[in-house]
Parts: sequence; structure tokens; C-alpha cells
Amino acid sequence: MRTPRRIPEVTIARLPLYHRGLVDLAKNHSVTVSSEELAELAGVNAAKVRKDLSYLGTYGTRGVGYDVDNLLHQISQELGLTQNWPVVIVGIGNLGRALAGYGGFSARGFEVAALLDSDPSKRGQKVGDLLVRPTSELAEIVKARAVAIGIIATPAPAAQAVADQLVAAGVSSLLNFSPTLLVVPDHVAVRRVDLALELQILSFHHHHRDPTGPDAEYPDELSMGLGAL
Amino acid sequence: MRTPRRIPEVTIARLPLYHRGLVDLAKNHSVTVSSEELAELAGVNAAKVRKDLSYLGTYGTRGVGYDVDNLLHQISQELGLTQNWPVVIVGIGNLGRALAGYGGFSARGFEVAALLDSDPSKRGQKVGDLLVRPTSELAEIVKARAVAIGIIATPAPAAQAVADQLVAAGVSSLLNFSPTLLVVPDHVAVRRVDLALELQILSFHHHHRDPTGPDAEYPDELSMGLGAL
DNA sequence: CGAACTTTGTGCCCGGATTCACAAGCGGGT
DNA sequence: ACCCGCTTGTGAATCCGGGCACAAAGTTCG
Repeated sequence: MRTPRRIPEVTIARLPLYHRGLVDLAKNHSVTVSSEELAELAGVNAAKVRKDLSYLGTYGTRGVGYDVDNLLHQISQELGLTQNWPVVIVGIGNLGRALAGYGGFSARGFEVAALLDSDPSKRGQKVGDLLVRPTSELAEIVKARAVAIGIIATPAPAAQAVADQLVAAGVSSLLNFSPTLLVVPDHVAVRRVDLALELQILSFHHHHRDPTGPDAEYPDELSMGLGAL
Repeated sequence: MRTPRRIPEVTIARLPLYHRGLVDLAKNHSVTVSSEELAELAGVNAAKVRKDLSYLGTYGTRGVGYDVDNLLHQISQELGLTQNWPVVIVGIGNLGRALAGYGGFSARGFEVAALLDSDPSKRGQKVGDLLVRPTSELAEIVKARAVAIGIIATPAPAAQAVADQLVAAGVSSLLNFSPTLLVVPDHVAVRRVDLALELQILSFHHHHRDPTGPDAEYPDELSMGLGAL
């Protein structure tokens, strides 16, 4: 009865939120935490917290709550955060450089193993204390360092080819920053971070915001376009 | 019966995908597109495409498909992409700079109205052809330029305060790159882009990948940690 | 002009996730 | 030692989105 049920994807996506909340609590030397408190920190419902945690087979204590340190350890274990995963960043443009300089990697158990770019003029450039290396060395590096995660920060046209190379070299997880639909084998996990898409979603909300709302500053600009018909 | 039903959030999130596919099709001078083709481009199911589009009250032609130009226009209209929305970027660190230099903004109808940072040493720096201005000018800029969207690229501790300022100044949509749960009024839309969270989700998948899978290169490193008990 | 073919729009069902609500279990106080 | 209050863990109900499958509708070809 350890971990009999499969953990739903949505639950997995929330575990990092709980993880973050627990790290904060641990910093404040809290010993226990109730599902209610943790829910507040993660911005979700308390029942959901309890159900999510129950998938881990983790036990809280009725009448008391969850032991912060223990739960933190359980979640870290489940997420695989007890070890350092090497990652490579492919595509050292604006974004790639920003990612390379992002302190959050090492802070959270991810280590940038290499920066890769196909542009020869970038070769040998230093970003932080890492050198940009040619994409031709990708397979070699991935195998030598047992790279777990590939981060794709190339322009859209190059993304699929890079993904193919990463997968061929044995990377099992991809983080795709390009606005492209990657086609990969089933066993490869892909997460997409798509800036333009997020902005367009926000654009929708802004466009459709209630003009009678608290900040009705733009009288009826909204209805102008459609209301005429 | 124009647009009677509320558009589900998941559908809204897919509209940009259709939009992108249609832009490609228009470039290739396609005149019509079937739900099947569009589904392929967006990486979803054809029935879903049809259902999503039906929320727009957009009409395809049975036996033929959708008129590319018309559908593109409809979706642009719905997403509010027929006008240029001004955005501000707050927090000009690694990430903020990368965002400021991101060409996708202007290409997709978003215009960076200002770069803001509270750090006096950054004041007056140039990023691209924009000057970094102090956060104290936030309200003024937002009002003068009718800024629609605020992008928060500050460190986590500053994020909530920045969000409060943006909301107070009248911004209705926030794109939050900091690993923070923002508390905002109901009428404000927030999208979060959380790098560490994405990496941790991928870490989970890598950690739990099927070791008997196609690339069983790391024999049983996985079971070592837990298998001992 | 009509038959055969294509593709949309949507009713319906299914599965999964969210939420409620409560029994079970634990600790603290008397 | 027992009772009371608190909090978990989880069955049960509900809601929502996904996808099938088909009728409606338009197009093409003979």
C-alpha cells in the first residue's frame, strides 16, 4: 500500500508549490503545518492539498498536521530533488544568456552542464563562468555528463532539430522556450514556456475585461468595435 | 445567438495556438483549412478545434473548411490582437533585459512602453533603445500610456509590492515571472511563468521515467536510492 | 439536377479532477 | 483515564473538459 495509485499530472504540477511553501516554513522554523496553512501558501484549496499529499503515501498526523521537515523530504524525494540534475541550455541568445545567469538553477538542485549554440561567432564566448560550445558537441556532453534535462532557447526554426538531437543523445526531458510544437517520442517529457502565448491570453482578458469594473477608465472603447452591428 | 456561451479558459489558452497555425497557413497562401489540418498544426484533436471555434460563433463552411483569412481575423479580434497593447517590464535583471530584447513583442502586437527598476544604479541604462526608469514613475507611465499589461521580472521579495503598484495604477493583466503567489483583486488576470516549477516537474518525470524504456542507459541508478529498504 | 463525398457543428457520454463532508484518529487538558 | 477539540484521509457528489459519432449542410462531378 506504499504508492499504489498513479499520481495525476495536475498533482505533480502542484508538488513544487507545496515544496516552495514548505521551504519557507522550514526557514521560519515551523515544526508542523496544517493542510489549511499549506493551501494558503500554495494558493489552492485545503482538500486538494490533503488529496494530493495522500497520493504520496505521506502521513500527516490527525489533530496536528504535517511535520514540515518530513513532508519536505518526502516531496523532495518524489520530485527527485535530492540529487543534482545536470541540464544543458541550447541557444545562447537573449533568453539563453538570461537563463544561464539565472541563480535559481544551482539554488534548486539543477546544474548547468553546458551552454550550446550553433552560431560559430558565439563559440568561446563566456557567460558567467561557462563557455559557449558548438552544438556538434551536444551528444558527447550529454552522454559524458548524463544530462537529464535539455532547455531549448533557440529560435523557432531550429527547435525541432535541437530536440531531435537531444532526444537521440538520451535526454528524457525538455523545456521548450520556442513557440513551436515539438514532436518527440512518448517517453520524453516536454514542458513548454511560451511567452507570446501568455501575452495573448492576457490580451484576451484585458480586451474582455468588465468595463463597469472598479477601474472603468476607458469608457466604452471596448464596445465600439463590436457593438455597432 | 451571437456569442451566447462563455468561452472556457482552456479554449482561450488554445486560441493563440490556432492563431499561430493560421498565420503560417496565411504565409503559405492557403485559402481554406480543415479542422483536421488546424488540429495537426496546433497539436490537438480535430473535434476540439471545431468545438473551440464554435465558441467564437465563427462559421466554417461544411464540406470545405474554414477560410484562413477570415478565421485569422476572427481569432485576432477575439484575442484583442487587432490593436497594439502597451506593456511595461518591471525588474531589469538578467531576465528583464532578455525580455526587453525579445523581438516577439512588437512582432505580435505588444509594445514595450517602459522598462522600470528600483535600483538607482540601473537608472538611465539603455536596453535596446529604451531607457531604464525608476519605479517611482510607474503610476505616471501606466496612466499616460494606458498600459494594459505589466510584466514582473523582479526578485521574489519585490514582486507583490510591484504587483500592488501596477494594479493601483490601473493595469488589468499581469505576467509574473517571479516564483511568488501574487494576491490581486478578482478583476486582475495573472499568468505565472515559473522556471523552477517547470524544471521540478521535469525532474519528477526524469526521476520516474521507465528504466526499461528505449534508452535504458542508466541501469538502476534509480532504484539504488530507494531499493535498499 | 441529383448522387456521392466532404467537413462542420454539436448532442452525448465518459473519465478525471475538484470539492464537500464526515468518520477515524491523535493530542491535550482535567 | 476519559473526554473534547482539532485535523487528516477519503468516500461520494459534482463539475468540466475531451472525444466520439452523427446529422446537417455545402460542394463537386457526372
